[in-house]
Amino acid sequence: MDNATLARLLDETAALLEIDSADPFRIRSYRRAAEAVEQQTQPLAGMIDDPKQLQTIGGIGKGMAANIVDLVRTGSMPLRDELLTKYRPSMLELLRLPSMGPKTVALLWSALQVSNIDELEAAAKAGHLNTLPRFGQKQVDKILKGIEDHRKNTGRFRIDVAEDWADRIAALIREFPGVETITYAGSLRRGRESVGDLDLLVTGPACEPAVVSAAVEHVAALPIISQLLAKGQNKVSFTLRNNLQVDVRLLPRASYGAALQYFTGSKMHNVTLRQRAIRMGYTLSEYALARIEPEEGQNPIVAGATEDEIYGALGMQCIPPELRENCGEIEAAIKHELPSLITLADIRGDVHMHTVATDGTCTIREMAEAALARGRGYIAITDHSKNLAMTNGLDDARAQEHIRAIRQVDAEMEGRIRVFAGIEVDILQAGDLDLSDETFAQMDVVVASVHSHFQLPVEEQTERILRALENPYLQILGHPTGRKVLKRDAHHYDLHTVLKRCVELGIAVEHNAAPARADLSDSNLRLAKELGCKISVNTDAHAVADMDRLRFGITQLRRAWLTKADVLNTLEADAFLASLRPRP
DNA sequence: GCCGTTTTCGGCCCGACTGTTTTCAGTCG
Repeated sequence: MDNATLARLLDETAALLEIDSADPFRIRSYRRAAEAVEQQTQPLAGMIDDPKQLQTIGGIGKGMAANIVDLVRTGSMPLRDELLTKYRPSMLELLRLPSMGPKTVALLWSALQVSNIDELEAAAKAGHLNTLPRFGQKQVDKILKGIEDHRKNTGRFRIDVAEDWADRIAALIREFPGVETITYAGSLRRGRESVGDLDLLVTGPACEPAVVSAAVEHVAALPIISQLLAKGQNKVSFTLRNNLQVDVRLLPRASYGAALQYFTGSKMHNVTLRQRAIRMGYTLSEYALARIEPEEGQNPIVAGATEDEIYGALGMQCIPPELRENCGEIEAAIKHELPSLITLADIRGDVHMHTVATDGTCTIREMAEAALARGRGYIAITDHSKNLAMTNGLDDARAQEHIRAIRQVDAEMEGRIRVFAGIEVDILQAGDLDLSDETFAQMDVVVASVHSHFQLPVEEQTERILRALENPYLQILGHPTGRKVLKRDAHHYDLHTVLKRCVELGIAVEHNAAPARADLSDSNLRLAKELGCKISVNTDAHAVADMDRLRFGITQLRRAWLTKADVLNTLEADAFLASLRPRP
């Protein structure tokens, strides 16, 4: 059983406990444990013979360790089994509907034996819901609308898509006079690969309490709104036509930092931070950090205008948003030991991209110029080899011709940017690398990617990859820490084994900067770092514009606590080539 | 169920909005 499954089962148990009206603190323990499990880089299933080892993880004590042992051994645990005799697993899906919380789900079950979405819809349409306490027609309509939306769109939004929408909304809000600053908070600011909703924080003279209502009205009337969900004194919530939910908050300058801190989250990060505040005699809210018991004539407000101020008053470094996941960043910030995270400006080269020779849409020269314009010092053109036939992959003859064309452009650029010749070969498709040694020998950079085009057992896929790694020309393993394999095809090969072999052979692993649809790669990146892998972040650009997504890749590296020193292509061109695996 | 600068019990984060209330429970972030 992998960590993601363990985490899901613990989280489900928490939800069932909620429906069961259990002790809220016990529920929180299960939630905390689920998050802790998800963030582990080592598979917990391998630790069950030594529960003491499990207990070294924060949030996992004696009881939770026993639960994990049970889950791994039997696939379930006593508490979960007991809850499932009282409730149905499908009720967890109900919790995802808007305005449906544990109390309502429990009520629906006890009063109407409603346990899933279809039954809920039927009950609503039959008018049964109106017989329940606190259920008016408005509530029923809301639920029916919620069901409809849920069926239309259940997923999260990719970070680049979400950011696009945020930009458009921000531009509309900015038309209102007196709006000065708009910041994206929430998971978008933390750089999650996917976000569930948008949190926009707005400030400026128009947001001061005396005048804010006009600005609120402006936001609530934006033409982009599909459905207005809520409108308060300084908050507007709405959905877009694509069902993306947007929360806009308009705040005075004085509390902007506190609000930004608060709405950036994550939730668990905030909880831990507030616990610290209380121990120090403060209380932290979205309005300010304040003294709990101010002395006579003392201003209770300690900080609020900036995040720096707030973290500073709590005796710690200001924590970069990407790290705020309650996985050790608070302890590190207290000791002033936060790493100096990698930034976009640290990246010197991009060594995975395609041209019109295979499935790209731009020429070598266009890619070189575009990379130069973005401040890169070198690139590698790595078109596909012939086994990826649908991309018009290169055979030996075309590959060699392509190398000559690349050398030509390199010369034309006159040293303003270096253009290296490379190739991307597909390990699983080939089972081996499919060009001649002679061709490989002429390449500057050889990237091998794991495209899982067909379904093989985990063992066999892993075996094939390990075999391919033995090819002495292979220098960078593409896609091992990105989504392509690890989320959609989560179990298609044994990452741990493959990464370890890469370290032994000196093969770097690639973090693909293309924004993914899922949200798993930071723990795999941490694993790669822990194992001592060399890491290269590349855009896999198929067009000039794709190069801009490097910043999304950097965000993921930051989430994994990586520094400049952890990433190979922060080096200058010569040093980069020298640090690749030496070839025969 | 976890945890410890008040340590092995007694705590555990905070506020806004909605709907259906005639004083608040539930949901949400």
